[in-house]
Amino acid sequence: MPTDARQHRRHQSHARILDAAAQALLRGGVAGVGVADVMRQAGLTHGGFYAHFASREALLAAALEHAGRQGMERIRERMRQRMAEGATPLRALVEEYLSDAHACADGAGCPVAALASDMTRCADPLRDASARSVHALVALARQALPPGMQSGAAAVAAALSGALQMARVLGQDGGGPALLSDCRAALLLQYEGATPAS
Amino acid sequence: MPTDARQHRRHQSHARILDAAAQALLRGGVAGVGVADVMRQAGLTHGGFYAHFASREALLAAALEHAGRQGMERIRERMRQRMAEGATPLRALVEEYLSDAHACADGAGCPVAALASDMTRCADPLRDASARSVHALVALARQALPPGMQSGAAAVAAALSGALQMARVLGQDGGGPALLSDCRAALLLQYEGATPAS
DNA sequence: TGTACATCAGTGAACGCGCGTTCACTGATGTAC
DNA sequence: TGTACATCAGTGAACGCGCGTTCACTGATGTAC
Repeated sequence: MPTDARQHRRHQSHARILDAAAQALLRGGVAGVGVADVMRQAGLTHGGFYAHFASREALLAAALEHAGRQGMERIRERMRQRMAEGATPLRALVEEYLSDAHACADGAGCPVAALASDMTRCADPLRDASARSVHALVALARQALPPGMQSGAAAVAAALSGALQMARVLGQDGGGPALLSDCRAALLLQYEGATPAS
Repeated sequence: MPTDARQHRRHQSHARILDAAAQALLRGGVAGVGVADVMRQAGLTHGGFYAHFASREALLAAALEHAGRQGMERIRERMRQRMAEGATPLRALVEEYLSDAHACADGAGCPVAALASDMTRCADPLRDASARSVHALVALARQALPPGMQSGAAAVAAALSGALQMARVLGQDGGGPALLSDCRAALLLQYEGATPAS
């Protein structure tokens, strides 16, 4: 029977592997997750991997789930900060999600924006986690929209994710920040009739 | 000096390889393009590949460029059809881009939606072609928007691409079509104050 | 308390497969005389 | 017109590398007596 200390150590290793994998996934997509790399990042050697996960595929599924929960939670938390400073829920969402910081977030941030085209192609266990992330993003938009406008939730979620991706493609020096700024303004204008602060 | 017939044959092979690669790229992303597969699809064997392209990387750049032109042209053409049937430019764009057929298009369709997260990560020659595709999509939205609303072009382009991706993640039976329908309605309502036909 | 043994998380060498790339060769097509 | 030669698009075997996966082993930690 394993003892508490051993279980604890094992559990900590598991968590480090999962964190490293989620980060690699957000940074490099499905193809960017290598077993050896992830284990090195977690401070271990590759051989021990299969004591923690049945396969690379199983790791990917767990990492996507993890990245989904973590990414959404982080966005919600930062929205709360902005709302505490007086922003409406929608403004908080739009200005947080479409912030330059989120566009530059490497190995963190919204998994839908980071992985949407990968999600389109992957097999069942990954698809389920992907769909949950998409639903979570739509739900976030629905909660943030003013009463009576909730039917626009899917369109807002789509615009957020799409805009972040496009800004990342254009890059810091290729018009990314300008595109984000345009999108923030358009979304706030449409749903609140207001112009953004920044 | 190569003769016309030889040049012609060579050029046709080149075109078949490029077509096959663009299709594989849209279908499977950057990781889904294999030299041997593409050559087989083009009716050739893998060994001859390097007489046509310097490397897989060079093929990817050319294929992305090709997919970009081809995909955008196809959308513009179908928009013209819809406009000939009486649709406004924006309605034509929204209902064509967010059609169930486009969501199901396998190996065809808009490269931004198909490859956005891949585009985010790839190196210089691919990034240039990626950025051109993004700009083309924004330009398409700008042309389709009613006069005076062109500042919303980036947001519309982002919503289109994002919605198509999200619908593909949810899948045919997981709410994809419903999400597309929601997004069509929201976009038309916002920019034309109208409800969609379908 | 101390000693012998059991457990087990983690190590690192090795295997096998897929895939991009190379290269000597083939055979059909065109040119020279 | 017919024959010998040159060209070159395409073939297919082989190479090397990266990476997921396996496995015999290690060494630290805990248990039995």
